[in-house]
Amino acid sequence: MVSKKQEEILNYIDNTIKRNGYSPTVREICEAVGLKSTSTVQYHLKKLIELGFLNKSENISRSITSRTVDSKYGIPILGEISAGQPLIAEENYIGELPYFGNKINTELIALKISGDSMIDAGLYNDDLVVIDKSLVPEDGDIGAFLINNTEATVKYVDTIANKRYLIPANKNYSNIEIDENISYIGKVVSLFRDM
Amino acid sequence: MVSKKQEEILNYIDNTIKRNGYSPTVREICEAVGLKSTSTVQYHLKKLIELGFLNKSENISRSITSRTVDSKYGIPILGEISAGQPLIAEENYIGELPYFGNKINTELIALKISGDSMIDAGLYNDDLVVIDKSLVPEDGDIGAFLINNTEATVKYVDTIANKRYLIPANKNYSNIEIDENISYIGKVVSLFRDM
DNA sequence: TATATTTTAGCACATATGTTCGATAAAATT
DNA sequence: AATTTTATCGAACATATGTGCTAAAATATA
Repeated sequence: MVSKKQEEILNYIDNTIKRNGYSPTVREICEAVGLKSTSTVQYHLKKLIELGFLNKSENISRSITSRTVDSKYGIPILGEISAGQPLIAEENYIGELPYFGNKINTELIALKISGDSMIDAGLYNDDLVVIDKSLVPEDGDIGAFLINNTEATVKYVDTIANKRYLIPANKNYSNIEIDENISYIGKVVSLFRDM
Repeated sequence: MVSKKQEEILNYIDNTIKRNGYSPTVREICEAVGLKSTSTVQYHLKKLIELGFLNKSENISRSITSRTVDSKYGIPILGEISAGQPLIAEENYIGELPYFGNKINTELIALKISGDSMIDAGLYNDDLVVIDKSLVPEDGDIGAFLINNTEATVKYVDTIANKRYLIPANKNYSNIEIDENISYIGKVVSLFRDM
């Protein structure tokens, strides 16, 4: 799919963006990867863009952006989920968590953990969990759920005697059976704690 | 110090970088902030660079980078600490954690937690902890320490009966008295977990 | 071996873009 | 009021940079 040369180009672009903060020109790439014609670079760039690795604006210098580097597209951090409001409503937005990691094409949001119901899973009060909305929480996963379209909660999911439950990781709390008032938001994929 | 116009320019640059992934040209700034001469923009850019808000390479298009946006300076993730090697030696480097947060001018590194000695503090095996080397771990803090100049460990620090100890957050492990073989690396300031 | 497909080169063109210089205007200081 | 500092303009210049076109070489495929 991606040729040796294309990978080389990709790496050079990534490293340049990381080092300089802006992308190289076609000619710079040309020289860096040992090609003698700018049009050869254009050829490879076109391929890499088609494959989704790169992006670029036409006729604009140094406009290459790379998927594999800094997607500095932050993950919206949501606070209280208001009833009725769509999940990513302005009202809920309380900040932004820079995206790190290499999951592309996923819908990520971050929620702040409130309470200690998941403390035995290492999720503490005020921790930020990153939720991938494109993943359905399976049995054994930690997922984010919306109760009565109002309250967001993070819990384990599992099936016990043919019924599915939200299961806290703290003996002081009890399981909640999943019914029509509970919908999933997504799967918890990472955690960030500021100390 | 920074004039209204300069602030306007700064904002425009920041927003453009955030939105497009690359900085605007002098002419684009010119139009965006309602100026009619590119040299006026140059004039302001020079000021903003002197003040440390911006950076740019000469004669290179779209090379403006902004301090206030994406510090894409990653935090080096260190694996095993080799004896004798300086802490940030290439050998130890196993990756990079994008910097998020607003602490500037600090020396940050990330270490991977190995084992369960801090599990009751919510630090799990394979978690990444970010360490600020410019902060000395005080009593009650979680700090990173170097034992015999070889092995890195993360523990609570505290003083018990006039002696200082590294204290695990797990009853199965015992306290370690701090002696001359133990030096601190820094204070643990945040945690990242991939699930 | 003949035929496609992929990769590379060379060159020329148009324009995007940073830079410089001199002049003018506005605001702040003396 | 005179002088300095700050901000703006206009125009011209040099070159940095994206793009298009054609052909050749290398590689894969039938």
